[in-house]
Amino acid sequence: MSRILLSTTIPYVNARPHLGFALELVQADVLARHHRLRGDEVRLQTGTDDNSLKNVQAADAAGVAVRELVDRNAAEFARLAGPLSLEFDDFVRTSADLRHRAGVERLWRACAEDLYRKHYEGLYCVGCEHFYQPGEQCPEHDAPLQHVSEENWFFRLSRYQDELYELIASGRLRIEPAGRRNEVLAFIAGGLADFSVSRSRTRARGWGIPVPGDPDQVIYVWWDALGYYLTALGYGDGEHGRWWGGADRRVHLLGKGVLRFHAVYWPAMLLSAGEEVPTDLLVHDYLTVEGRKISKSGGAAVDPVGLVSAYGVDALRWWLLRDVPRVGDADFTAERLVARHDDELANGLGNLVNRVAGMVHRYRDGIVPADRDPALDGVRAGAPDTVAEALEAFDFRRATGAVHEVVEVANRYVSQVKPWQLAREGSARLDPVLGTLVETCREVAGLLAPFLPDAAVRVAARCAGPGERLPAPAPVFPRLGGTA
RNA sequence: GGGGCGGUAGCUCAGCCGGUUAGAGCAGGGGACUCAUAAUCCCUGGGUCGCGGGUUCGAGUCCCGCCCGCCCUACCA
Repeated sequence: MSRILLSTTIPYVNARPHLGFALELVQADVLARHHRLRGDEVRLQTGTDDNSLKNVQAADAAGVAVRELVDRNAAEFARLAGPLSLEFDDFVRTSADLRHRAGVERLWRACAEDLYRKHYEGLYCVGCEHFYQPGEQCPEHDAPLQHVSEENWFFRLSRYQDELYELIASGRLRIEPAGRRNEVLAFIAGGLADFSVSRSRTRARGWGIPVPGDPDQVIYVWWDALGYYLTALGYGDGEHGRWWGGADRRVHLLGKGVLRFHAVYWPAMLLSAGEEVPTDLLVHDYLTVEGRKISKSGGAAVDPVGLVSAYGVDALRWWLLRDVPRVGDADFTAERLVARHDDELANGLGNLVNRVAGMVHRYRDGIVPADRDPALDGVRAGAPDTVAEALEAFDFRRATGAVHEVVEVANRYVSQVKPWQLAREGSARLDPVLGTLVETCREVAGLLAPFLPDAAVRVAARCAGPGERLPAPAPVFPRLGGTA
């Protein structure tokens, strides 16, 4: 048994949650449930990045107070847990949690010897909070660039270059998939420059956490947001040891767009503060919707809660886990979601459970026989290991595929042994066949638990033990599409 | 401009250190069965493995160049 700390990134809350973030939440939830079921000590944390300037801009655009917009949207993210059947242990809001602010301040002080003030000058686009080179124009905003000249705090990232490289190259900090690790190594090898970790209070619009001892500066939002991994654990009070340094695995899930912050800046900050670095960074790619990029500020966006009410949480989770490749963006369409659900859950697993129940009722008055047939022993024994291996490799497709494989083998088995024929012949083989099928369905329910917790409960409810009475047959997964 | 990752059957994708006739699922076509949610099971896959060269006895699988998509990154006017 080991102690595992799992975390998602915290999204900024300038808009309501979209499907893309649901992917990360569900992946994290699956890993957490998987490890809990194996007896590991697990903690899964998520939250929201309230202090991003984007939130201020969104509030301006909407004509509401920042506090109001942030509170409202953050609540939407927290509420995702219900519809998506997520089970997280903690939800941190960077603007509302006292422990967060205290922790960020402490982290700042812990890194004090790597922080220094430097004068900085540049052309700044307020729209995207980014500096540009002279002569450049912001590709996204028409507004003229502002000349900014101010003194900021900088972090001495440069001195950690070799240590970071070694950490990642050696695998002590594992980055998955491997392509992402290479990307980071190439970046580090290219040389690391110190980066700015504060901005003037005015430029930050007074929103954010002030630099300790320098109230005219606000801590850079990335410093703030990354700190959440530590602050949620009680870093501000020095109570984080059990779950940070004390964990066997510190696993961050993140999207490809924020890889550098997690693979370079964050570990460097931790080294500076004298803390352990993460053990695993699991990087996912993005979702598109009907071929279009998902964006918070317009364009295609799909509401995960809406999808759940339309298709159910099992169908949505199954699609996210089953259809999204380990590498590469995946395109979401309702058609694909329905197809996966109907083919594998309704016609595959649901029908299996239902036909087995039907036969037990028809031939054995609903009482589950106690006899066994070893025919399915092979797949059944192999599936848990395959699932564990696949999840270790961050391959949700292969993991769910292993579960589905058991269903397919069981369905094939039914048509091979033809229980209806055995019944007609009054064969003694009928009992072991039916007993084994019911038992296999129960095992599938168990295998399914980390992926589709709701469905797992429903399936389990239809599988009684030997000698017990089975509920009357009824579809566990009603088809979503029309008749095939 | 540099770097990375993709480009494999209609669709979604597997193919590790190069090696027998290039695979799976879905869709499509044919058949069987009847326990079941018009479900299940069996049979059916001749695709220039993006393009062009090269290395090799032999290359989706390695090397070079190019094209397309995506990502990261860059003081080139």
